[in-house]
Amino acid sequence: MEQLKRAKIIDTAIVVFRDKGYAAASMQDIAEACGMAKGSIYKHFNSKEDLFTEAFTACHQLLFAQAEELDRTMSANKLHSKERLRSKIELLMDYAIEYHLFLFDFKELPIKDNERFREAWKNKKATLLAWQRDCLMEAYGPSLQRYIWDAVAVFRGVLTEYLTHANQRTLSLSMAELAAFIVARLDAVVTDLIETAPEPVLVEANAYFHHLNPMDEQSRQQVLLQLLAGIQAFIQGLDMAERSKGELLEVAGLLQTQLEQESPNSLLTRVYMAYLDTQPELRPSIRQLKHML
Amino acid sequence: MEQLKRAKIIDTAIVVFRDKGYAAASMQDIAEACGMAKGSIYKHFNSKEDLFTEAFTACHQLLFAQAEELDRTMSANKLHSKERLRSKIELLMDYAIEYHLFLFDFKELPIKDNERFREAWKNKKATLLAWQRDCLMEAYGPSLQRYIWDAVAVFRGVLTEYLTHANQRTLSLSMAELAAFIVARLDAVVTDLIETAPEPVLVEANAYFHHLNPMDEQSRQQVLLQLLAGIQAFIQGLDMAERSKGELLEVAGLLQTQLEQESPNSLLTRVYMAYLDTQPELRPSIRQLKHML
DNA sequence: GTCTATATATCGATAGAC
DNA sequence: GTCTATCGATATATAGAC
Repeated sequence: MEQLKRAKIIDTAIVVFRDKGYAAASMQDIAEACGMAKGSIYKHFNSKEDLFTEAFTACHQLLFAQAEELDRTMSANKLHSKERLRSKIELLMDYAIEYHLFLFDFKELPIKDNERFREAWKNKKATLLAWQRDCLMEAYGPSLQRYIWDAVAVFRGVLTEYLTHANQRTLSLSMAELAAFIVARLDAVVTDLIETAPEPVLVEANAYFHHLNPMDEQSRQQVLLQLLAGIQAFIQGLDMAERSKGELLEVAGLLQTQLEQESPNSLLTRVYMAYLDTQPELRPSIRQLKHML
Repeated sequence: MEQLKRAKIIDTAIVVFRDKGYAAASMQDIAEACGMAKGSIYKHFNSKEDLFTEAFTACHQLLFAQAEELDRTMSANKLHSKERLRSKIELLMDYAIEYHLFLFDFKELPIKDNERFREAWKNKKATLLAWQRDCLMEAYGPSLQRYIWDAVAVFRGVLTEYLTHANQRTLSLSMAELAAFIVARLDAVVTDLIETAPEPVLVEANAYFHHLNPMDEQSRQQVLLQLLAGIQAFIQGLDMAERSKGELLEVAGLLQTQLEQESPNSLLTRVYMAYLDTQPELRPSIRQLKHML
């Protein structure tokens, strides 16, 4: 009985949060929608943040339950792999249209620093990524292995963009047709990736484990140094006086020695970057570096 | 002198909003960052919402100014069309990394219903879409005409997804390299679209009309009325008391007469929609209507 | 015009009666 | 467990001295 009431509050909260957003939805609103008093909600949930987190989790569990069921029915029917992919995309789209607040990334969310919520969020995002990875791997086979995370990225991006249009009801297509269109575009990208064989941009560690665990200090340092190495190579290729170029490389080298240390001197790091920043061609890369620090 | 102080406040506000988000950034924070008292800010801006709107606008003007300058320098250098595209994407990426709060779509924003802000937002989104359309048309030529909005959608989606990774500090590529990667993927999609010649999903009116293009005012109204007609048919099919149904239809009729006018009464339109919104089955459709207005 | 001090409102959370 | 009533904190916005 108590569990039933809990579930009812969560179901109501999902709808209210979905329609008004986190900040605009007050506990008063949710209580009224439940036909209860605000104080009663707090007997079941310790805080608004907890309630949102649980609503968020419950909403995702619904999606994955549906996905598993779809998988079972399709295994029975022995559909073509591309048709299976299309069906799964359609499922994801239907879900995303109904609960898009919970699916897309949060930006302006007051509780994005809440420990428990972040945990739930990362968990769900990792599960979603893994599911999408499996869908694509199943559809395209092991030849996609090397580019799987780039393919997932392209797929996710394209899907999200079209869903935005669908959400604005500016599309006259059904989700089934739209899913087929997206699969066809994805085919082109995957074929091209495998044929032209460029260097992948995303690798396992980048795309995936970041959502399970925050990047550890060591791999973070490694990414920083890789970027700096790119900047140094870029300086080498610049068309300018050898002397100025030498100075830039010298400062870049100093910056490198700082970043290689366990705890770099913050002031010196900023000083070196400020100097490199005076070279207009380097500004974007330096800003990127700053962003990572 | 007064204009200078105003500009200083806006510049400061851009940084504070960018770093803390809208809700978490208080007027106190902005005032302190300006070295002024909170009350003084209100001599220049009537509200926090106004200030945010102006900061948002100023930030985008910066982007478009840079884009125009890039266009001029590149016209002088006579670069290859693909290289021009790559440069523009790189510019957009650099900007997006620095001000991504202002570039990506807002979801959880307390002022997303603010009239003036929505106006500014639509305006800037329309300008951005037009710019991206022009970039792609210039790069791929008139053979892309039929698929231009689908190409823009794929481009935007892929760009956003990779920028998310870049924002999470998990990429060691420079933006220049990333831009080149995206252009290569876009090439594959565009080539495939033109070769296989499927039916386009997005057409001019879909992709563009609701982002404030005065030329499309008429077709915008038409789509609105189409949606309303669908809602009226939906009400007819509802399983409920005839009397309530009649009332809903009556209000829907009133809404229709408003929307048929050249400049509908904003308040009345909202009042009618608010009433229809009380009927749970109509909520999704009413949300669509609100989106389109 | 700029500051200090304050009014006003909202909302999350809690206490206590039943 | 549910309700009513209220606290406490925060933040927008304003009033009034200088």
